[in-house]
Amino acid sequence: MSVYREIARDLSRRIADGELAIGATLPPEADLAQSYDVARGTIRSALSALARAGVIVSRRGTGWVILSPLQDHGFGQLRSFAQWARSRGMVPGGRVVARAHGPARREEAERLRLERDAEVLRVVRMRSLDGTDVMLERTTYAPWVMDAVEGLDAETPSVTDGMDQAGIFAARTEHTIDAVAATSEDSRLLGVRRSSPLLRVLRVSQGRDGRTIEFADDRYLPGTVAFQMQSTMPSTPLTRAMA
Amino acid sequence: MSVYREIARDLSRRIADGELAIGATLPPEADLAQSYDVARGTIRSALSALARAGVIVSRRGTGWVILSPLQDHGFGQLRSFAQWARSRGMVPGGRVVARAHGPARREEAERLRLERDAEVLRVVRMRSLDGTDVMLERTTYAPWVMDAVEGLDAETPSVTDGMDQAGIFAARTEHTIDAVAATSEDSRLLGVRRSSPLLRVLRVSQGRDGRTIEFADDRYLPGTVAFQMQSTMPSTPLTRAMA
DNA sequence: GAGTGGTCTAGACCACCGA
DNA sequence: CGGTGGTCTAGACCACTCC
Repeated sequence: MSVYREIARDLSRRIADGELAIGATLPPEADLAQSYDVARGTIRSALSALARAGVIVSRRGTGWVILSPLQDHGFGQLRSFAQWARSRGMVPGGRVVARAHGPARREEAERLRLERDAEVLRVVRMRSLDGTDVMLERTTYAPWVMDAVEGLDAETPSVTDGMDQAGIFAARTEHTIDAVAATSEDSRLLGVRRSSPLLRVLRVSQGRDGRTIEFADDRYLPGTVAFQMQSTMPSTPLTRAMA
Repeated sequence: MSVYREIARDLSRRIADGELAIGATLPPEADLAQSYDVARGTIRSALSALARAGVIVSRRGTGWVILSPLQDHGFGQLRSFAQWARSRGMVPGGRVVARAHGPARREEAERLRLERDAEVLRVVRMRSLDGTDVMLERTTYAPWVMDAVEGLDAETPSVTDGMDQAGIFAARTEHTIDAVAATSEDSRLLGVRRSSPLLRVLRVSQGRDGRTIEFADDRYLPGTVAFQMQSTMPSTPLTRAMA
């Protein structure tokens, strides 16, 4: 573990413990550097990490103000349904409802950045938390990951874990969130009335090499799941604090 | 403008122009430092800013991979309804539907971190884009900002701008997003059928000094508005889990 | 082994804030 | 004015990836 992360964690703990109160100001960077016996740049790396997490903000000329204790993983850290569920102490489940190959439709081709008519894999999964169905996931996979997906157990609780093992990681995911009325298929599978409200998340993931991995349409039952996130407004230094 | 920001902007432009292609690797940091004639730390500040924006990711031992051109403001930069609307070329509007004082209810007191029964101000506003009503906003303001809010024009398109002028800025905002069915009041004001789906965003904002400013329940008509955001997964320096 | 990013040091100067 | 964070330099060593 790097030094600046340990310092960030320590400061975070001291805030959570109440030793450093919300609304109070942290000691000056120079003092922190001295008390942790590191260079000021290392302190700034730690502070930047906390600022990015929304724990503190800085004011030039004044100091670092404590805003909140460290949140548990919000949407920004969202990696997969299963990991998110586990981080909240729930047991994720999943089963494949349908699976089929076919040529990419226009929207799929655009979002996956593929040629029109390229062969893609479509999978519909029902996802559950603690045994209760909460989300219907319709995913379209790019050709280069089809094999890895088809090798997965139909009931695997975590598709992402399985793909990790195949060396496929999402480095970046774009989310678009809105609300939709349940279609008749949605209502049948999720067990709600037609037209009842669902929270929809459209996802597009890219791997570390920039290639698109998948495009998904996730529909959540309301009341079971809510997304949390936070934005820290201006004044957070855009930079890491490398000195 | 600082040097690293100019470099970040320049790299961003070169990516948007296609000079640096998606999926390609940036020149090594040492080379960039030499070509921009700055220290490596300055280059890293620029790269970190781009990484935070989801434009690039790094792989130790390999290099910086280009993932996407710079997005225009997503949810992470979301500051206010009006600013968000304007950034998309739309004209924001707003009118006060109801306004009343009263003692804080339990949920309000908790979220605003106030004493129970503290006097708060509640305002219901209808927000519009290009003249069309799209969102119903129910806000509860903390006592210390009530005066500033009451001084605002009932039809001001941007509440945030008005509060800025009063010296009240949100340094951090927490968002919780889900889908709900329209209540009868919602349906009457928004002109939709009862129980039709609405996208709900619960917001809590804090000022630079850590005090809570407001707590809001925003309900959007679906189809008019969607939230976009992106998460950059692991390996972005300084993002990593600390707890 | 060579090349990459990740971390850290020890300085320096500047812009901004409040007394 | 003195103290704060914001930026920048010029080094150094390490961990990782790929050949």
